Amino acid sequence: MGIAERKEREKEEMQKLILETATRLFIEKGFEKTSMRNIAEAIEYSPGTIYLYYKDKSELFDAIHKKGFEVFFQYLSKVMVIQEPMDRLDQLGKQYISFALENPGYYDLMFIMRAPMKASENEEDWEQGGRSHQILTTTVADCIRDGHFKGMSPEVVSFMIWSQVHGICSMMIRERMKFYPEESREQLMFDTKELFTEMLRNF
Amino acid sequence: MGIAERKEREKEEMQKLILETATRLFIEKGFEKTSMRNIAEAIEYSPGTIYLYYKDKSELFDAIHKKGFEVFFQYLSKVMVIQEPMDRLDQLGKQYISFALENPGYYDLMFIMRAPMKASENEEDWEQGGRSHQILTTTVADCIRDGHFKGMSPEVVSFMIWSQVHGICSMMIRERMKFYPEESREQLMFDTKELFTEMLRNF
DNA sequence: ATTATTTATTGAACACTGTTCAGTATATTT
DNA sequence: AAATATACTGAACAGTGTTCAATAAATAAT
Repeated sequence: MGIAERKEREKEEMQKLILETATRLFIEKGFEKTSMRNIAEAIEYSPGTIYLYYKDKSELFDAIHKKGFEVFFQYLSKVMVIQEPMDRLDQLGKQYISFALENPGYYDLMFIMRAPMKASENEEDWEQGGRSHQILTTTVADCIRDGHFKGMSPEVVSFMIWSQVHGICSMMIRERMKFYPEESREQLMFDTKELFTEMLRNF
Repeated sequence: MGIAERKEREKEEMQKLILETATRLFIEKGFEKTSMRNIAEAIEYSPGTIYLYYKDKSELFDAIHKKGFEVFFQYLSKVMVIQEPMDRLDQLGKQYISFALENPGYYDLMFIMRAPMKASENEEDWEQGGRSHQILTTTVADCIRDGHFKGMSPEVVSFMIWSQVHGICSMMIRERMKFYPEESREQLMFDTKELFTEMLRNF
């Protein structure tokens, strides 16, 4: 009978509705400032209903976190068509910063925000994150095979690159760029990435 | 008469007691998870009393923020005795990371945490922060005078360096170093700074 | 078509949060 | 000793995440 399937569908749609609404609100107002009651009100259901679809607020956090990494991976994976490793690395940085600027809510949630008490340590949930990380490490490995980064530890090089772009993005997102005029901040971010890559090339 | 002075003294001591207790709790449990009632309980006064000494929680945030920058400035200013600019820059990075590792609570509050709603935009409050920033910019300027960073914008170079160390520290503090074994994380942070400085020297 | 059963939803309740303020207790001055 | 000024309290308000008995709706059985 089709009733069970329809119910299944309705359940999924409800879950999706909650997730999309929660994501929108989290991105608009931030995770902490979005209450379960706010989400309930937005979907026109009572607060208790959300708990029938998501165990608690941190499960909602996890779901958004996961979705964010899917989008993130799409940004990064675009560079895989680039053959020359150093060029690929450069574009990887550009894509990273673009993701952060175009999805600041996701970026904050994924890379800056302190995860709520019982955020999933589930290995599987980090799969997409691990894949993104792998794009970086393999690209660095390719650069080394091409004769770059002579005598340097691949691990340290990877971490340095990652820290660099993360530093740039988190400064912007958490508003620690007050020393620089607002209208030139985004440009400064890309210029910095450019300069950094230029330095990397000469090694 | 001495009564007014004694009262003044008592008032200052109470303010200090609140600030120290709040700082301890914020560093122990985090800003969001420390309630005004928690602080009140710790000092064995009623919640209302705190509001006689600090307008609200964000004024408490400001006070700790300010104190943090004083400590931070002390860390950084130690390098000013180093004559050679590139050496000074290198030690500046080391001091920066040391501050973050030895005062993670302060670091989080100062450089990562989203300031509560009405955090002071007071220019004067940023004085210490500005002075710390100046240590970096003048050191970079000195490096340029010594022939380093040829053809590069001092602004971009400064921002790159700052982003690099901030990236390293915030990754650690906000627990995004899960890809690296715990016991070697601190070493990786310093190794990365080392490698970065080494690259800078060759320009 | 009516009744029984399962499923979905509600909203009050609990323990917490930051903040305010009338009332009380203490200390100082008269 | 009485009057005044200062310091402190703790109940109250509106908010938070979360739970759960009661209710409503949908489906299955008769």
